Amino acid sequence: MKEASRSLNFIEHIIEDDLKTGYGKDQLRFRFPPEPNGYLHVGHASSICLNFGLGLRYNAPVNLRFDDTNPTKEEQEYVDAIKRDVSWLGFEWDQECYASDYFQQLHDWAVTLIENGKAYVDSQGSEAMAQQKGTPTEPGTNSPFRDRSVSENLELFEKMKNGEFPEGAHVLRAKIDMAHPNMLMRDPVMYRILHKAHHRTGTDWCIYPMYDWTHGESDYIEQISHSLCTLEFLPHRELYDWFLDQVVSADTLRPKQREFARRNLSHTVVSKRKLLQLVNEGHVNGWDDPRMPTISGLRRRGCTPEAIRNFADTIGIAKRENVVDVSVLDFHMREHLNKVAPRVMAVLDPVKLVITNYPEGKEEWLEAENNPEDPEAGSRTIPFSRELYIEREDFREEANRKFFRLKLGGEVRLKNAYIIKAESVVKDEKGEIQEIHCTYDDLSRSGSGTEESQRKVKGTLHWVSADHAFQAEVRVYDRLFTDATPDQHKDKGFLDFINPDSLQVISAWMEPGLKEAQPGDRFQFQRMGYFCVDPDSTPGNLVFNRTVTLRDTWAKIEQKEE
RNA sequence: UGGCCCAUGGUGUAAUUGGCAACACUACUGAUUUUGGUUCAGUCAUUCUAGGUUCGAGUCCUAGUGGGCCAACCA
Repeated sequence: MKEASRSLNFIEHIIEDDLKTGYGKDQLRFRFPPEPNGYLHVGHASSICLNFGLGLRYNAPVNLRFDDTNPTKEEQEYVDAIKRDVSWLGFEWDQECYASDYFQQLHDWAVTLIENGKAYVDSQGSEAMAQQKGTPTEPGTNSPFRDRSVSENLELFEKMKNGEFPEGAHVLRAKIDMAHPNMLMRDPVMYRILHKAHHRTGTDWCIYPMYDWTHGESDYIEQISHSLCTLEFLPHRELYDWFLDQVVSADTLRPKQREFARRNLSHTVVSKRKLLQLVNEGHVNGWDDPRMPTISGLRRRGCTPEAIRNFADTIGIAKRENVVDVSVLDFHMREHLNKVAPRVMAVLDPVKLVITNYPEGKEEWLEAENNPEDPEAGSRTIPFSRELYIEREDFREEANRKFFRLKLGGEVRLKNAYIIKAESVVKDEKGEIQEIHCTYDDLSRSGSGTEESQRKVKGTLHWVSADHAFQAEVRVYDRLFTDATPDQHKDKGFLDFINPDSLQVISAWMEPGLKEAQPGDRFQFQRMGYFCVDPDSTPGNLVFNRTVTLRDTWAKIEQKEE
């Protein structure tokens, strides 16, 4: 599919090196490890494309593993949404795994650690433990419970497991080094007591393993060769390796953790906490609101999986801080939609246009190309009549040379139809234009082959026939934030930058063929942008979401004039 | 005041591992166009700074500067 000449990212370099120094190609295995406590967003998409892309590149299996070790935050709803999103992106996982599947194994290994004097039960509160932890510049101090006997630790741990203690009474800690320069190595907690029902294991367990203890061991159980995560886990690598040292046997593959920088997108936030806040405080209408940078939001907005995958591919992966401009995502949406979206005509802000020399009551069905980029897309017919709607911004009583659209005394082509000339306007008492009266050249019909039809006129407008068009709701979305990096201001919170005009709901006029449109269908409204039928649509009441505008050179010219 | 990571056009990523700084986006020119879309051509860099090694440094070394991460019974 893609050219083989693409340069390698640093992760691929690592893998190539490993392949040269002993790894068998059949040993390669990856995983995507979401915590089911929220919806996936574009940042995750990068990680998904990285891991599954590696799987495709090396023909290696990729597991979908839910990191579900904290029953207080995780829910089945999120598991379902995550699976739907990964599938929608077009990837197939090898095994569907859950860290909770390994609770028994993890427990048994923990017992081994205790027996080997590598773990102990601490019976202090979290505050005392925090104090003993020290700081990045000062060493910590040992817990008074650090030297409990193996048998006492075993007994206590067993009782923790059996639910004989209240939450917070004890924890199991790895016995490493309270003076270690890496604070994560200062006797990290392996298990805490939680009397909570888990979405998969129910009430089987009263103790739940912590991330560090779980993740590497899960990778090991699944024989993941390369465990890729974001940069903030870099300091965890030492602990990841320490835990692995306790259980790995020589004849099995030892996973390695490598870290990359998470992708940040401009004009949005990509943090589950902040996204959850947007949802909970009603700034948007749910996780799949088309303004959300979630996969489900992008999908509902009309973005295609191809666009997201191409986006992820071109922004690449590296280790430095970054903010990718949304314009890159917009570009990929347009690039793909341009190839696949059928062209139709819809007038979003209508003004009536009357062709005074066109016979009253006459109607013509004109041929219109469905997609100039795709000859296979064929054509359709659209009705033309004496009274039409055109876009209000496409007409001015007077305008300078740069305005290619309709002005009094000026000519313009109606897309797929005739050349018309504006003659006069009818205004209401407020001076607002009610109707534009014009004449048409009946020899200029598009595709008729006449000399008149081949005349060059500067502007071409989209239109709908007033008698044949129908109205539909259009949700015009704009970016959710007015600032490129809303959550990186010292003095202001990200909510201060919410765009008050991120959603505008209007009623627009559609060409009649659109009545058949189904939720999820994507179109290009010619000269306006790409739109997608929203699932809120009902048979008699279609709703369209604006996915992205077309590039708008005119808007730039206009802006410069001001 | 400790440790670790990072630094290449406005943005993101490359550079055959020490050999003419490339690709994409954005912006701007121009051409084409029955979508001011698409397409095509072009323009936009003292590789953070200062030293050093070398015939040769974006790449290696040293120091500095700037940014990020690290003290949850979160992941």
